[in-house]
Amino acid sequence: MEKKLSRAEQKARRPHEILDAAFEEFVEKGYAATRVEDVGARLGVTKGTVYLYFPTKEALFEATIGHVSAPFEDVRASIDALQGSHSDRLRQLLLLGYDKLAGDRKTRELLRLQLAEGSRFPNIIDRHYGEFVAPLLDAVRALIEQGVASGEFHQGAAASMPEVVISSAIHLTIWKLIFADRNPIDEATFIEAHIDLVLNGLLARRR
Amino acid sequence: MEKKLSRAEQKARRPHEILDAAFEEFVEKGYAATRVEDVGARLGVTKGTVYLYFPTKEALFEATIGHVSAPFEDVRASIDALQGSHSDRLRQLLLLGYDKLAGDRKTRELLRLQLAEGSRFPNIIDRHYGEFVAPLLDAVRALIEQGVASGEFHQGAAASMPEVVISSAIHLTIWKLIFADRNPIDEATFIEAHIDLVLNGLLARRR
DNA sequence: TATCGCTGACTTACTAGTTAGTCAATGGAT
DNA sequence: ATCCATTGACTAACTAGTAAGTCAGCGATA
Repeated sequence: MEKKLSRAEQKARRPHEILDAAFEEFVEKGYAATRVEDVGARLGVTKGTVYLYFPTKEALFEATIGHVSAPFEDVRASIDALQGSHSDRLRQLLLLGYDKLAGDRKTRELLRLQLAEGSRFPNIIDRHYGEFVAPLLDAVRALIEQGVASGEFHQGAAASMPEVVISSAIHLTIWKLIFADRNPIDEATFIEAHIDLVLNGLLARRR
Repeated sequence: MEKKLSRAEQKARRPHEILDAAFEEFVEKGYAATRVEDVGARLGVTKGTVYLYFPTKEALFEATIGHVSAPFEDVRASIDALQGSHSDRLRQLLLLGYDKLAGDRKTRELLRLQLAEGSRFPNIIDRHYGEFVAPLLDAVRALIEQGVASGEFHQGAAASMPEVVISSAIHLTIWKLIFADRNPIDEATFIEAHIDLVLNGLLARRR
């Protein structure tokens, strides 16, 4: 039990603690229904303390979104490091996507907050698009174009629209957000089916 | 200008008018931030009038969700009426899905409300699953199974997971909800790419 | 004129944001 | 090592504003 934190240490931790608590509250109640006092209460601290670190509830919300969006910077590097045939790399890319998006509760709930509050906080949408969505789509597009150039992938409409290749990962994320544990899906089977569909399609192969 | 409505006619219309107005307000502001007074104001009527028809704000919200979910009953019939090869019918089914889900603003915004408020109104989720999601998935699954049985579709993991076949429609819907008109997608190309991917996959066909 | 859909002022309850005051940690002096 | 003046993170009680829900009365309709 390390109840012994110096003042400086405690002060340095506060903003992080507050943002973590705020994220949980905003996820659970939404922006409007969240009370700043309840955010503080999660830390055993009063509303006044929260207002020492964040000037308004809006600023707290935007900082909270930035706080959980931060750990995305490594995704781009992971994508460039993939090895193997284009099919292999695409498979790995999709698995990575499931891990970071559908598999990570914080990322999932971030998507919920974007949908729920995005129209009132447009800048969180724009930031997320520039920092996460656009680079990811560019990486998928580049990978598919390489596969087409090498002859491994066929030249079809799907090759120019990377969204349709990754969209099942979005679907699973939304499913988990809406149904939580009420209508669970077998995720391993789902992911396998997705990869099978992306690579092979539905039509029987002629020989 | 038909300002001449009898009292009985006006009274019969009121609940519908209120629900239409409430839907717009809830979509724009979310449940918590919506003011009952503003719902009334859309009709040029005061808060008191709204409370003559709905006992609480919560009841108004649940009735609003039920109001916009209502017109789904015909979807099932449309699916059963499809004609042609299994590929043709699947294509028509997907086009129908885009039309009813991504293409219809009310349905799209209903999805947003489910995501945003579902955790505080669980029954709207359960109703929607039973009345819309489950029947749709069953129809897609049945169609794919018939295609596999006939030899037109190959027997793969995707055949048992109808979600991965329709998920691009969900993706486009989410995209439109989040980015509205800031990052528009060419929808015709998107849908074409989706159908191409579902039928052919990415791998080049051997000859 | 009797009815009744509607009004709008009112009550009640709640919350964002403020600020004067508290007290425990700190660190220099002895 | 001990004392103690100072700091500053935090609190608690406050203001000001807002919104849900109520109801006595109004006035157009039939």
